[in-house]
Amino acid sequence: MAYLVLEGFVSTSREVEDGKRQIMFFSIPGDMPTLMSHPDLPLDTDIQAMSACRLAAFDSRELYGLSLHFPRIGHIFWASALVFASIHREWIVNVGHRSAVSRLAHLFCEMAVRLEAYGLAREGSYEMPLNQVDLSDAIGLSRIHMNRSLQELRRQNLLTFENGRLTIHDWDRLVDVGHFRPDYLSLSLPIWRTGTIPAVPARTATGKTPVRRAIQI
Amino acid sequence: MAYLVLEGFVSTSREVEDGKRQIMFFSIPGDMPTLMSHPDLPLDTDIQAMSACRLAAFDSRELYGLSLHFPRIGHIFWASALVFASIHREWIVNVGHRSAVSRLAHLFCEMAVRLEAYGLAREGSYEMPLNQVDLSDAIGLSRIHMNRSLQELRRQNLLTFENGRLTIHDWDRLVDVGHFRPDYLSLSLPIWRTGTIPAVPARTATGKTPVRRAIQI
DNA sequence: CGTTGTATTGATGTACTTCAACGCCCGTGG
DNA sequence: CCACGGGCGTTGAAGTACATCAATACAACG
Repeated sequence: MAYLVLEGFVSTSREVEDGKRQIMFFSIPGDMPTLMSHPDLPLDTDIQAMSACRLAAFDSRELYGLSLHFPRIGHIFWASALVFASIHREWIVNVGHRSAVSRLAHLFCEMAVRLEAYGLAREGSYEMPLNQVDLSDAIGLSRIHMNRSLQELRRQNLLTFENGRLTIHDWDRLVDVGHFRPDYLSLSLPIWRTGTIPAVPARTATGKTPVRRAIQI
Repeated sequence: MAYLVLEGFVSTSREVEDGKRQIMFFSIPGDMPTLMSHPDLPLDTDIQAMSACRLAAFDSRELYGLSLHFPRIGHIFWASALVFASIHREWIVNVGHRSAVSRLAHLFCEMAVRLEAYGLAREGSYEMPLNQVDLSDAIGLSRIHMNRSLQELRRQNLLTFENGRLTIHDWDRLVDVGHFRPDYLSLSLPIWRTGTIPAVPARTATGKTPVRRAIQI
C-alpha cells in the first residue's frame, strides 16, 4: 500500500542500535511518505504518525503500473523522489556541520517553506504537532540540549512554539541563524504544476502509532 | 549535460557557510551523479572529481525526453533517485547518531557493498582514491579526529588504508562497529537487471577539479 | 489521588574541535 | 647535487559543544 497524507504529520525514521530514533523526514499533507522506497523493495524505514492523521491509501502495485503506462505519472514519482533526496541532502549538511541552534532554525525554516507551498502556513505561523522529543530526534541531539537551543531561539525573539503551533517572529534572522537557502527546494518552479488533487476516500489514523498498524484499526 | 562516471570517484558536496565542505555522496563508476537533481532545475550541489576520472556526457534534455517516451527508462531514473535517497537517509543516521569510529566503518562498508555490486571490489579490497581530508568532509568530522578514528580501526586490525586502496581484514567486525546493514541497498534485487552498459565515447577529467570545468578542458 | 508524559534546570562527564607543531614525501628550481 | 616549498599524515595540549545523570514542576488522566 502507498499512503497520501491528508492531515497531520508523519515521520520517516529509523531505530538506531542504542534504542534511539533518528527522524529523517517529516511528511506533511500532500506528501506520500511510502513513495520514498521502491514498491518492489521492502520499506527500509519506519513510517510513523506524529499526530492524529488522515491518510488516503493506494495499492502501490497499481500506482507502479500506472507509472509504466503513463510516462508523465512516472515522471512525477521521479521528481518527488528527487525532492526527497534533495531534502535529505540538506539534512546531511544540517546534522553534519551545524550547531544545535542552527539545526533547529533550519528545520523550522524548511517546514515553513514546505507548508507554505501547500497553503498550510500563513505569515510565518503554522501547526506543528511535534513535541521536543520529536524535534530532538530529528536534529540528532539530546532532548536537553534541544530544549536549551529552543530557549535560545525564543530568547532572541525569533519565534514562539507552544500548543503545537510555531510562530516565526523574525524570518530574516531565523533564515540567517539556520543558514537556510529559501529556494533550495525550487518549489515554485513549473515542474510541480499538476492541477488540484482530487478528493479521495480516506481512513483515519490516531496519533503516535506506526502508520501500517494505524491504518488497520 | 548529464554525466556517467566510467572511472574514478566523484563527490556530491556543498560548501557550508564557514568555508567547510560537507560531502553527501561518492559516485563510483556506473553512477550518474548529475541525475540527483532534476534536469529542469538548477543543480543544488557541487559535483567534484576526487581523482582522475573518465566520464561519458549526455544531453540531459534528451535523456529526459527519452524517459517520457519510454516508461522503462523513466523507471530506471526513478529507481536510481530512490537509491540516492536511501543512501542519503543512511548518511543522516550516520552523522546524526553515531560515533566517529562507527561513521568511518559504515562508510567503508557502504563503499565495499556498492563497489562489489559493480564488480569493482574483490575480497574486501578496493581502490578508494580519497585522502583523509575527503573522508573527514564526508563523515562531518575534523580531519584530526578522523585521523585518530582511522588509527583506531587500524589498531583493531579491521582494515588497512594506504596508497588509495582500502583492504578490509575483518568484514564481520567492521560491519558490527559501523552498525552496517549489508542489505540496506537491496542491490541484489531484480529491479536492477538492465543488461550491460554499452560502450560510449568518453572525455577525460583530471583530478580534484569541478566536473563542469574539467569537462570543458 | 497516584501515575504518566512533557518541559525545564543544574552539575558533571566526554567526544569532539581547534591550535600548533613536526615529519615525510615529492616536485621544482637553483 | 642540495634547498625550498606544498600537500598530506600524525601527535600533543587546551578549549568547547555537546551528552548524561539527577531532580523538580506541571498538566492530563484514570
